[in-house]
Formats: sequence, structure tokens, C-alpha cells
Amino acid sequence: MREEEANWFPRWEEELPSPEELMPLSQTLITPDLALAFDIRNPNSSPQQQQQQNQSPIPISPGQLGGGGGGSIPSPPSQPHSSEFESAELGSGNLGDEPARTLKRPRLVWTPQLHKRFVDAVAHLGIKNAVPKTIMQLMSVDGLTRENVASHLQKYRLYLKRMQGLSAGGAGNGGGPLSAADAATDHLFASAPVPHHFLHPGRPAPGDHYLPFVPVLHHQQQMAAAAVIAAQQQQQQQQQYHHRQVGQFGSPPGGQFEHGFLTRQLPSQQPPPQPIHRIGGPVSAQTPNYVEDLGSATAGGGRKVLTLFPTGPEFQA
DNA sequence: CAGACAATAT
DNA sequence: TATATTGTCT
Repeated sequence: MREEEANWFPRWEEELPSPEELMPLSQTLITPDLALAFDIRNPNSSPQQQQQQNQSPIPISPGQLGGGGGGSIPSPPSQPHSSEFESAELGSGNLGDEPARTLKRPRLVWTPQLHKRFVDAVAHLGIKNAVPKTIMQLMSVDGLTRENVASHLQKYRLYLKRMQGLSAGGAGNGGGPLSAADAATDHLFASAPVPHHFLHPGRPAPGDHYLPFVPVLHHQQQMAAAAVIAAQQQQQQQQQYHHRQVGQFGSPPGGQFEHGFLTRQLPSQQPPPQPIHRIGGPVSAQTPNYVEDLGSATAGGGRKVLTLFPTGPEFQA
């Protein structure tokens, strides 16, 4: 059953990650060992993009989902902050001393929330202006790169195209056998409402049009990005982790998983020829009480990814 | 350089 | 599988 998307817009903002949460997600779940092993540091010479690592003792709330989706927020540990920020200097102007060139960011996990933000951004920009860079800026999600968006956008466009073809052709559509891959990805895309005009450009949406959208200004700009590390294991590469207190979401026995954490404070300099307003409040990409389960359905695959973000207090409008 | 897009890689 | 990366063209 689908929800009526009649009025998704009015609540558009409300569903965004609440400003309330600037929080603790910063707690990385990476064990110190691993962090060192990965030699997390200044990533590359890009003028943008930084990574931070945090080794605080993880006070995050243990166990919360489980299977039920309970949604009850156990205990917002809420530490005041206690974060020691490492001032990462930008690579620009200073580089060449780090072997860390091959470091890779953790794979971004497109959670429904994050994807929604993406869709909102595209919707506001309009089809023509919706290009990776602008989308990225509008989303203003920490840690998001243009390439992340580009990749996602590419996929999203294919999705839209399929949707169009489907609804339009109806019968004689001989063009597209749905592949398993497509069906799978649809799930994510289906989790966010697709503005009518996406599918039918040039046609006004019935009884529903776009709002100018109000930027919610916030005095805070610090947000964390939702990112997830995919532990990349080579066929014979294994590492030992001792997790200290990391036992939260029922960790699979013997499973390896790490939480990555990308964060970037906006470059604070946007030389965009055009002023771009940010939609919604401050953004952090994360899922409220939402947990992406280990997708380890693949037998023998071996790759497990965990993604979850305990957001403390639920958002309220 | 930035973007679209297909193919390929992990 | 989902996302990243690469290559080519514009």
C-alpha cells in the first residue's frame, strides 16, 4: 500500500533530520586499532572533503533495535560533547607528505532519509539545475561528495526513466525487461515520494504545486554525515578487532563491521556563481531510529555492512 | 572543469 | 547488492 503522496511536501521539512540532532553520532565505532590500521587522515588533496576520526569511548546507546523496530530510544547518552576535534588542515596547499593517497572513503549508504533529502533537493532545483554539484550543495550533507551524488543521480534517473516508460507505454512496452538489479534498487527509490513533474515534465501537478520552500536558518552548522564503512575484506585479508564496548546492535558473532564516519564542515566558502539556499535545516544524514540491517544475506559473500544511527530524541516539528 | 552515461570494478 | 570508479563524449 502506498501512501498518498498528495501532501508530502508540506511536511517535507519536518521529516528531515531534525535540527535537534547534532549529536552524538559522531561517535565512531571504529576501534582504535582499526583506525590506525586504516591510517585515517587527511584523505587527499581535494580542497574539500575531510575526515575525522573520533576515538571517544563510545557511550552510544546500546541495543536498540533489534528486530522490532521498537523505536524506543533507550537512552540518549548525550554527552555534552567532549569531542576533541582534530583540526584537519585542508590538503590544498599542503600535500605531498602523506602516503595516504589511496585511502578511500567508506561507501556511502543511501538511507531512505538521505535519499529523501536528495529527492527534495532535486525537486527544488528543478530538473535543469539538478546537477551533482548543486544537489550536493543543497543537500548540504556533511561528507557527501559530488561523486556520491552523481552516482546516485545516475541510478535515480534510470529509475525515473523506467517509471516513465512504465506508466506511459503501458501495454506495448517491449523495451524493458526488469532486471533483478533494477528491482532491487527500486526499493530505495520507492521509499521517497517522487514529485509528479519528475515523471511528467511539463505537466502541472494536480492540485499540488511547489512551495518556495523556506530555509530554516540555524545557528548551528555542525552536522555529521551518515556514512557507513563497508569493511572491505580481501579474500585473505583479515584483521583482528577487539571491540571494547561496541556491542550494540546485535552484532553477529564473528562478524566484522565498523562504523565509518565522515564528517565535513562546510568549506565555508562557496564560490558558486549563484547563491544556493539550503533546504531544510542543518543537515545530517542519518536515520532516526532507523537501522539498516546487515545485508549479509549473501552466503559466502562475506561482506557485511552495518549502518545505523541512533538519533537521540526523535525529531519533532 | 563539470556533466551524462555506459561499462566495469569492488 | 549497492555503490564506486573509470572512460568517453559533450
